[in-house]
Amino acid sequence: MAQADVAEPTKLGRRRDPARDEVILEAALDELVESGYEGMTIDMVAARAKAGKATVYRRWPSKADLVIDAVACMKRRNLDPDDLPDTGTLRGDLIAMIKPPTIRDSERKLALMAGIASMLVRNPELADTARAALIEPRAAINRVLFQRAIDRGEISSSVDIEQLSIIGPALAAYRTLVLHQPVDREFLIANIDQVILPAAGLGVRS
Amino acid sequence: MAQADVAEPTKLGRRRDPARDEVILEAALDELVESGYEGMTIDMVAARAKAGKATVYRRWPSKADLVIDAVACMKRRNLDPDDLPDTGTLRGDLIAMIKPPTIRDSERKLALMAGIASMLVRNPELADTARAALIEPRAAINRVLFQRAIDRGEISSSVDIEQLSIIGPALAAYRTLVLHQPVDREFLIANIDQVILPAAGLGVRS
DNA sequence: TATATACGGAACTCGTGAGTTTCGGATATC
DNA sequence: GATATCCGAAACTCACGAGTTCCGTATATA
Repeated sequence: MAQADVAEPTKLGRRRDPARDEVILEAALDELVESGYEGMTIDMVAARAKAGKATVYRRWPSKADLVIDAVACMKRRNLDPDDLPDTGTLRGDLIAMIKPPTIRDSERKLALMAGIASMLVRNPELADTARAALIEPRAAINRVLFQRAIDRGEISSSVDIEQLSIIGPALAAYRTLVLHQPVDREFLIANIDQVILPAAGLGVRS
Repeated sequence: MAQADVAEPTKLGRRRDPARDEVILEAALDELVESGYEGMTIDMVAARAKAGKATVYRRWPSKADLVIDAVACMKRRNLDPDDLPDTGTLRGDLIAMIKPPTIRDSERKLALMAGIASMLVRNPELADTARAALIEPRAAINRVLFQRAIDRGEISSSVDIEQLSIIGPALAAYRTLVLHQPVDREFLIANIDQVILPAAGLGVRS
């Protein structure tokens, strides 16, 4: 979608190093997380990547294209929904997803979403990319967990999996971005026990 | 917090018209909703308010101060938590809150939040103002509704009111800003029946 | 009516960031 | 070793927006 590239030449010369792409995209992501779309400058991205500004523009035609590629490359970091630990219970599976690396990754994603939020309305391609790279992978994991619970007869097959899959991400995003409070283990467990499981029909009567 | 103002002079002249403040703040809000913080320009605000740029700067010392005042003035639009219709049941109270004007107001608030999202990290005063003017009033309403349900013995007094009050706003914000899907009556009722009421201990077993 | 002030509008300064160009040096291909 | 290409760095152009100043006009007070 971005890379301005060319037909294979017949001969000669030093080749463009694809590894630099990764470094630059990573620098762009750091800038987006720290400063947001409008706060990020190409000069700062280049400096952080120890690259020249011209090198950046040799690889992406504009700032918008660089940002789209940077957001898109977050997709590779997600774990495979077909390869999740199975604890035997829905609650166990949900709790098993709470790990410090996962929380940190989630915080980074949310800061990134906040940084590009005002662009999402005006740049549909960026909006689609962000959903595909940041939102959908986590929802896919939740869908698998809830489908398992249905398959093993733990919860009713009439629940709305799509709705259930979204509760956790929505509460975490709201707490971080709007309330500006930390998303820690305690908060996540409270969400599971007091909101998600009751919504799945596994109420723990008090 | 913003208004750059003065001691009372001894005599003379045309007075500054306070009604123009409202027009300018409203224009600023419209711009924030449509274009976000960085997309909004003082020229566009002035033009929309049919005012001169100098008039804007006569009343607010900077763009940041104007924006803070604009966000803050949204607080006046909220209905009083002490003056809510009482339908006699929690579900009835929650459903009664679903009205087209309320939905439209909520959409406007969310678009405003998206527009200033990237600023919230870097401008704590704006962040506090936004929470007080946009988030807290709605949470206050929900707290009243859940407290009533506790008082009438409809739900357990051991529920976490703060957590319950946040579920609705969080799901609506996520659906609008992240998923980019419409928040309509059907969606809100599904949230109430399948998430909020179960979390309150009022499960409707299927 | 005289005067001080606020007004809308326009011209202005000034800083900043996107995108371009240039250049000396490094490096892989031939 | 000759050459074509990529590199980092820096200087450059250009557009745009924040904030200021000025001016002719309108209006409320005295």
